[in-house]
Amino acid sequence: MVIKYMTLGMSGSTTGTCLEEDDVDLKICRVCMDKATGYHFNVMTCEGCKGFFRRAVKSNIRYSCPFQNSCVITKNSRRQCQACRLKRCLEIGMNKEMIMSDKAVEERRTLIKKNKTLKMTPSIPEEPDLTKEQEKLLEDLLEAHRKTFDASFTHFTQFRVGIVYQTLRQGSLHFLSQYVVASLYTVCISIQSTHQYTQSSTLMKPYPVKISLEKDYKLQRNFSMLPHIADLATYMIQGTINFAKAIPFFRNNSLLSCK
Amino acid sequence: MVIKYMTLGMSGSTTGTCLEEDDVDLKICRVCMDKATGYHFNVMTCEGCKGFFRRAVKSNIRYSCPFQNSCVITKNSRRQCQACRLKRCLEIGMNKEMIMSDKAVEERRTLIKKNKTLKMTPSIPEEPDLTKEQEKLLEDLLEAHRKTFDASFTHFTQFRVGIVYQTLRQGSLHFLSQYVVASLYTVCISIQSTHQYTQSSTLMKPYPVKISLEKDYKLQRNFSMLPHIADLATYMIQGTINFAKAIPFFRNNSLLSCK
DNA sequence: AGGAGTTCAAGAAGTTCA
DNA sequence: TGAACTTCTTGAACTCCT
Ligand SMILES: [Zn+2]
Ligand SMILES: [Zn+2]
Ligand SMILES: [Zn+2]
Ligand SMILES: [Zn+2]
Repeated sequence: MVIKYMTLGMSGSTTGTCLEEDDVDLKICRVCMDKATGYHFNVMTCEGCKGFFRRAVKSNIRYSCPFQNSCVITKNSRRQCQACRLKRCLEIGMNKEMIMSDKAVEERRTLIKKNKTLKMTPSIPEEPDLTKEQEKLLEDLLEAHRKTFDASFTHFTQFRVGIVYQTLRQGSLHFLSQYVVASLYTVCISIQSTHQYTQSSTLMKPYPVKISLEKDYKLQRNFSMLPHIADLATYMIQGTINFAKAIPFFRNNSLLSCK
Repeated sequence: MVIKYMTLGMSGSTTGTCLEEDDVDLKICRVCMDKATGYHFNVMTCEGCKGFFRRAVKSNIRYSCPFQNSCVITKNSRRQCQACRLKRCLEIGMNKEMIMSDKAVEERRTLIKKNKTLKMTPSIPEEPDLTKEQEKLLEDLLEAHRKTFDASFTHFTQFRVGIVYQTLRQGSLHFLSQYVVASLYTVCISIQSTHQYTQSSTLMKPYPVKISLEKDYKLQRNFSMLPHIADLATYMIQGTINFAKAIPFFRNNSLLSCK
């Protein structure tokens, strides 16, 4: 940087070139004079001041200047006084409102995670060959499935969870619901193995380009859902029954005693 | 950085020395010539002078030189005269203000303690107050829950999944079962928000230290699971019924027509 | 391309303890 | 006292959505 300025001063002063100079001017951090990397929270700043501003505002800590509250902020001094650095950030117009809220950040992270999962493109199975009746039944089942378990599976989000923790003896740790954590873990594994399956299995052939009718797409998709629906139904029914059976109250009243 | 470049330009041009020398130069304690470990209170110093400066300033003791107030400070002599060592520290620019105030240190300690607590203990809800019968029922429910939904939720891993894909028109991508992906997505959200809830809610008080009996731990844990179990049971039963109702075959046979 | 957030190794405070 | 260690802070480089 030093060299660059000197060069400019020696060779460029008479010509009064504009673009270069303006660029250099515009590319200076309004907070600390370091090299700026663009507009951050509404002001041209460097990466350092960008990160500092976000952290300072989000942490919500009230800094206090150990000097006279009038520190000059430069590339080299900016680290010495957080209070004055933040003050300067605000003075030149950096906008708190442009920092994403925790909620917004959470949504963003979720979106990215979802997109990543979706990008892992699986292949498509063979086209099944069904009778009219079978196709109708298939439609019925899929429709029932859709009605019962909405696409975003919102039921799960509404589950309240318990807090399961271990004693201090067992490692000085308390834990969130083991159950929920375990289920996340397992669902993750499930999805990953499913990915592997659909991506590597020789049974899963790439979708034939020649098949392009809307109806064929739909049929294939529906058909592939059948095993899943069957598993889910089995699980739901058996789970309900088993749970009830395991409660002494129900056992004693022999409502379910047919074994 | 600027200073470094200038130094290089002035002294290094003739010798053509390399990085080694600069590094060594920069890594010398400006107070005592010992090996420096970085910038401390604004000046490149060794660990010894760093610690000495903090202690000397914080203790607020007025040292006095037993000699002529002009001791030469070196790695070996630095311990002989605290007065001249401190004087030298200040002369070369070590900054008192960069020593954290007692208040700041206290806040820092508190913060660290809090962080540690949060890390280890997501915090625990209030202890419920139950009758013997209620405790028994609680045990029954928990036991039933454990028997029905094993901890690792292995049922879910065994679900087969359908393949749902979009047309090439919609982005040249094929997709795995929307259902499974969505459920992962949603379970993730659920868990994350649960974390936030237990970490930030004022309703969740730190676990009282005085409660240390095994029984109390167990009771609290069990109690906290109740809402979750209730949700799960409701979901399972309603899900089964709704699914069946949504299938024309069952509807037509009016087995479930009691609405 | 622009500008949000994210990552993580390096830096610099304090803390420990022989 | 000071070597070794812990913890939080920085900011360059990077990812991701628009
Ligand atoms: Zn800056
Ligand atoms: Zn200041
Ligand atoms: Zn020293
Ligand atoms: Zn002296």
